[in-house]
Amino acid sequence: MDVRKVERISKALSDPSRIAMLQQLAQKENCLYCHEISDFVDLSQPSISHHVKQLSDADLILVEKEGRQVKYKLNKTVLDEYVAFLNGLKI
Amino acid sequence: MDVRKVERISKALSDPSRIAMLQQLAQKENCLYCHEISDFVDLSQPSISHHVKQLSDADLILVEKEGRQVKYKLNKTVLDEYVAFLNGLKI
DNA sequence: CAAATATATTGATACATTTCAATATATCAA
DNA sequence: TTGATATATTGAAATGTATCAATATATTTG
Repeated sequence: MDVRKVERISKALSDPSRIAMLQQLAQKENCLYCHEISDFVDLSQPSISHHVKQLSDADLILVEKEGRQVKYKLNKTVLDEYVAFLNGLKI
Repeated sequence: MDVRKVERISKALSDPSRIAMLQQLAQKENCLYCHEISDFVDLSQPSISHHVKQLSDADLILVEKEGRQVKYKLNKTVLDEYVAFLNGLKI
């Protein structure tokens, strides 16, 4: 994983709302719907959309459209690659 | 590890100069001197000092004074806790 | 103690990010 | 096809971060 990618992922992870989204994603067994986000994030709809975009631009989440709804899943592959990079800093 | 801490660590990791510092730290077998940073980061002395502070405020590096020099080491414990948090997002 | 060296802090400017209201798009349902 | 619902985009204001020149502090050396 190159530095640009690490930078983008780290930036995506550096916001409490976005961290909460990923935590809820884990809680909900890796299937979170967009409309559920306002239950635990107290922000306007455009702001939520903005945060989701940061996560998906960083490839931390996978986005699926289901009719007019949007569903998210964690991208475990990318998270693993990020973790591998971090572990690589340890010697 | 709480969300605030995750946020701060992620923010510290979201800059190319700071990532480079951690990579060099690994390259140099976990012992980097402050004055060595200007060899691979093309920024003014105050900017370098600012970036080092971000890393140490996030507890990602341990700071030791050696006379008038300052030496850095990776804080493996904190990095491991951060990685553990990230892995915890995977269910 | 004075000069030199290493790093930190301050203050100002430039740049990036967050936020929301307004608006746009896309899909479903009647 | 019209109205309703879900999400995205735009544009602007507020806030936060990065950068550097100038200056401060701390340590060593003469």
